[in-house]
Amino acid sequence: MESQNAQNSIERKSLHEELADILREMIVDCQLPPGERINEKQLTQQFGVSRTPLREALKVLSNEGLIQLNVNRGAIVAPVTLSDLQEVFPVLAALEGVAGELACEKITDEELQAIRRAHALMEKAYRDGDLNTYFKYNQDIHARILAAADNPTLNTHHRTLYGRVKRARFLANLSDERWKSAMKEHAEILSALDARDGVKLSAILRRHLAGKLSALTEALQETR
Amino acid sequence: MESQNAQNSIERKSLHEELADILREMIVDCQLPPGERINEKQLTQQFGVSRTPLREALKVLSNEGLIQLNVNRGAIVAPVTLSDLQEVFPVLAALEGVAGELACEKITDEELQAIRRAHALMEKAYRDGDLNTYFKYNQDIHARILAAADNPTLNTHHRTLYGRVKRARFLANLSDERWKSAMKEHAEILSALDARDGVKLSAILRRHLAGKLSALTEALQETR
DNA sequence: ATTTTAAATAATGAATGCAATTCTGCGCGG
DNA sequence: CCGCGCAGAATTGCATTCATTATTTAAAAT
Repeated sequence: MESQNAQNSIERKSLHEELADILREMIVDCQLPPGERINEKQLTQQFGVSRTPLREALKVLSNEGLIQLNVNRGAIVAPVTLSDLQEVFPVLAALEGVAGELACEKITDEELQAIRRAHALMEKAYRDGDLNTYFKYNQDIHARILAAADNPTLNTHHRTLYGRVKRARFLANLSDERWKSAMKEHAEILSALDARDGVKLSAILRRHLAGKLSALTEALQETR
Repeated sequence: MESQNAQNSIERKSLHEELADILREMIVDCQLPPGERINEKQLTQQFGVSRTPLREALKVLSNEGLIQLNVNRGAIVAPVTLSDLQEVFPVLAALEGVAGELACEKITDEELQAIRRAHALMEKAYRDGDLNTYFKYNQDIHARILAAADNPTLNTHHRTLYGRVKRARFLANLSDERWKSAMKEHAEILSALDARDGVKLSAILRRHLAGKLSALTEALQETR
């Protein structure tokens, strides 16, 4: 599942970096829900650190768009708005698109095999109607394509942007028809990968993400 | 020329943000050359601030890939390596590609007119053999396409990545033939914009950036 | 003379302190 | 009843201080 982030004790991590990692995950998982006030003192006590490294981490997260810093007024977890999603998705799609192209050039048989396995498990989850498991393997596949592209910069930017929209899945549930067409698209993704057809894969991925966005848009406007 | 960054006293900027802006510019302009050691004390004296906000700014710049932080060993301005360029350019191309698509949907006649003017000035600089002016208007055009795309997230990510590769222009000089074909591509860019043909513009821009990269690669390998 | 080791010096990482701003709650007046 | 103002508390932004880790310098040993 997790493939990047492989720096095992060769180089230490500074405190602010660890804090940023922890907070990033908490935000993306909605443990810190969008809009939530961030209290420095509370967090320093929770993590047993002083304010300095925590604040450094907050600056970084703000730069990534995960929190909003207001001078003299503290920080809040960045809200997830529809316009936010509409802003981020096209960029994310472009990144996944190029990831697909690069992946087709570079992917190894082992990596492809791993994706096939994840795809099979995802299909099973779909048949079982197990949304969480589906989501897990879905994300896994996308992460593996990114990893196969073997471009740390691409990976980093993708992760940042994905962090901003991943939280949207808590806001609206997937319609049956959207789920179905997503599965269909994933079948195409796999076959394009199989054929190492980068142009095709890129196009599918971009369409796939556009589909995700319009499904989210629709769902969010309904709940409003 | 400068279009973004318009926050006039409505919301103050914190010190670390100002410092990050200043340092970012210094790095991108090679006033702080790649590989240069960053001495905190010296910078605090230079800017008349304490270490705290400076260090916050450094964390942010590190997150952007403009400097390298080594725990307990300070920071250096990130070097510009060939592999760095090869890593960044495909991502940059993808972003400019989607910027082109969005720009074709949204661009106003005024914005297009401004690009035409910049294009004309760039052509003049080309005929005059004035590389600096050429570079200025070239960058201006790309910035205007980004601005026309009207997507702050896209803009931010593009700026970050561009900051990492802009410095490469100090490393290798443009060959005549590359310059010529870049001009040709720019003519195509303008005509695609004119026709509001997003798909075409996207393709040209991606090819344009790929051309830039291969020219840089070639030039850098020669000087090596 | 070259390498090793030890002391001193400098630089960084993180905690603490202080001033300034914002938030809160309560009394007062309209 | 609601808005207004003000004192106190809380919170933040930045500076300073302390502790730890690198780096340099110089002496000692081979």
